[in-house]
Amino acid sequence: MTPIVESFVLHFGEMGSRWGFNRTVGQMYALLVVNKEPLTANQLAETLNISRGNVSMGIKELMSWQLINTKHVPGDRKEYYQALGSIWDMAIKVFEERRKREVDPTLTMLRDVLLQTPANEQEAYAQEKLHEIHDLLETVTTWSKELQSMSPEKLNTLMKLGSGVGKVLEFKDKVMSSVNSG
Amino acid sequence: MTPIVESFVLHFGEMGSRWGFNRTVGQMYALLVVNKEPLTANQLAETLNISRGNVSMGIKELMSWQLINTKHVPGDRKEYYQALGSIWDMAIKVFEERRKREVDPTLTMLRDVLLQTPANEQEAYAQEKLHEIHDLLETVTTWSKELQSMSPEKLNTLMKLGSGVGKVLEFKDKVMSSVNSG
DNA sequence: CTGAAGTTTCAATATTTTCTGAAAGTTTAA
DNA sequence: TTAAACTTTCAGAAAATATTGAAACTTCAG
Repeated sequence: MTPIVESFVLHFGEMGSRWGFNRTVGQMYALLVVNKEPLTANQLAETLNISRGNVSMGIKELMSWQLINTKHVPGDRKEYYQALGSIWDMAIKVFEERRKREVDPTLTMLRDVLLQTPANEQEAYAQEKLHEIHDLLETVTTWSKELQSMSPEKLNTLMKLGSGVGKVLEFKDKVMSSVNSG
Repeated sequence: MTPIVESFVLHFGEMGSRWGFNRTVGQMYALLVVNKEPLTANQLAETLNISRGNVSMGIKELMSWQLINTKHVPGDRKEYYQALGSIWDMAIKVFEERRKREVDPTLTMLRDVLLQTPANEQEAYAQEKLHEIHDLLETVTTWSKELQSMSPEKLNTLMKLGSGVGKVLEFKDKVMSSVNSG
């Protein structure tokens, strides 16, 4: 590993735990991202100085995140792995996967709890709060799903617009209301 | 704890680790959110069956996330704790804090690495990828900061608009270009 | 079939993180 | 001051998580 690659790989390993996967999975992913050529499981193990078994589990994990692909080289029995398409694709995958793991279970739980009848004043207050949390999470989830279905270019336009989006919204409201009233 | 509160608290404890804090911190926070009245550290420890020391550390953590407030009751020496303002405020705080912990350090590292001169073909490819990641993270960071500065109502309008925002963007482009050319 | 080349599994071990509780620290009323 | 009421700290114990490596499994060419 060259120094540039090494610092990236090590950093990604450390951050890994914050991003929802462990150190070695983070390192493996980082290495695959910056390598033009796909790598074998053994190459990963050797380069990162981790056991072959650990690599096997890490691959399973990255596959479940749909962040890597297998690639077969004709005449070679080994499996080669490479990071998914573009950086945007990867970001969207990570975002989506985290939503599934971090938000969806909570939404399910909240829906269940909100079906129950509050037994007293205190529970009524609690349920009110849970209702607010539920609505917020649902709005955010729906929104993020819709954003994900937009093309990267459009998303980019939207983001670059930044808070200017507020202006556009006001503008739209004005036009809409003048159309409605006129 | 009533059953409704208990299931919420336990769930939040389990999810806690995915949200960036540990089980007991998650439980403490959940309990404070659904309690109208502020609670003392001892009440938290007793209700959740955890040690007083653990509560003290958890409070420190929640304070650093700016998710709870202290409240003083006149004539009482104990400190009372309560969850911050609205659910929106809390969501924005969590989002912001996570960005600081999960994205900012990576951006810093990427900036450093991008200053270096690639030593060979392979490093050039790696740097190219790192550049893409950097730009993406920067765009997202800037955007999320700008969104945070918008009022909850406006944010809500924007989210409820969903992917319809694409339509509004097209519309804006059309108007802009006709203004420019006309 | 057979065995070489490769992959996965999982019990045991190592590492990291969390939690406890006693001791030290702080604040305040008298 | 003093001491009671309360909070924080932190070393060690407990729990959770990650890692290894040897054995089991799979696949395929001959």
